[in-house]
Amino acid sequence: MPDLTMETPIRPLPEEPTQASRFGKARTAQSGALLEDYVELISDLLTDGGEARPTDIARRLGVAHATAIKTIGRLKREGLAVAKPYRGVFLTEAGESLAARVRARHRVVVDLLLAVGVPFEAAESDAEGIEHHVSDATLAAFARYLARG
Amino acid sequence: MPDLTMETPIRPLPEEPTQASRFGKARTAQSGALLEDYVELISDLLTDGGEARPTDIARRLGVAHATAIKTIGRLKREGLAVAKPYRGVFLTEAGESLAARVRARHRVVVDLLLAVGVPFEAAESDAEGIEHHVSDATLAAFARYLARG
DNA sequence: CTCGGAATGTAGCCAAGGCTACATTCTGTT
DNA sequence: AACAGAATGTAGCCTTGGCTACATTCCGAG
Repeated sequence: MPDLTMETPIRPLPEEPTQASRFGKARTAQSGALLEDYVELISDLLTDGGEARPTDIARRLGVAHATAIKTIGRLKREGLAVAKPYRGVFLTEAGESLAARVRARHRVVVDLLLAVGVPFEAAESDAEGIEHHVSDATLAAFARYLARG
Repeated sequence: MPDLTMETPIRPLPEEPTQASRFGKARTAQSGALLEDYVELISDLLTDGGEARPTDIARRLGVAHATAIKTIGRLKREGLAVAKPYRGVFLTEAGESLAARVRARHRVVVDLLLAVGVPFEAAESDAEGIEHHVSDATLAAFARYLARG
């Protein structure tokens, strides 16, 4: 599991074991995607509602509550979240900062899609999957493109 | 497992069980990604080399040969490939047509990335992950954008 | 023709992410 | 205060996609 708690860029992945092709990269990057989604969502729920309850998280992600709770456990293990039984979920410093970076990236991806003419619905929907595969170089290019207008 | 053998668009996914949000969609789409990669690669190997051997596939995908062989088994179960022991892998009609669609989509995604200023290396690399999350609507928008120049 | 190394295949293990079923705790209404 | 129903948590199972270790088959040099 990549160490998602790092600062700086959004993709703090450890080196690929060897010369694994670009396929391997895409696959490895996939690992952190779920955690990123959870952290982003929890941050959203906390911001506009004050609390993040497992049931809400599960409903929003379209999974069973048990699945959400299990993943929240992983979040805790990874040092991204804290939660006492029956008391809701909160983010650590690391979790907050990851959430911020994920959110920023999400916005750039959606804006880029819209800018090239993707319909709003599709842009929002596809961005959710795409964003986890956007490298820093690509993200920077997107930002430049948007800045140019 | 989505039925990847269908014709028409590139995303022949069965309906989501309920109102699962866009997160769920992204997750579900993920299922077929690996098979798409395999089929695309096998098609490539067959085209410029005449044969697709498990070891080559494994090396190109950066996985152990056992993993490749296991996945080839899935390809067979899904009706996308055929293979007799020690005789290499071949694609069925369905496999070929999926490969063609995947390849076409890959090209559009890479071209779009390049068009907005993503460096070549990053474009090729990120496209591998991104392409599996590009809906038909988004793909069409990409094509339009590229056509406009 | 045979024999050794490479390729292929099999078995069994692991973690992630999903589920259902069941147990426990909380909480809002009476 | 008590209880019913909702929320939360636990247990156990499944599939995917990885891996290593071992077994088998193929094939090219001698």
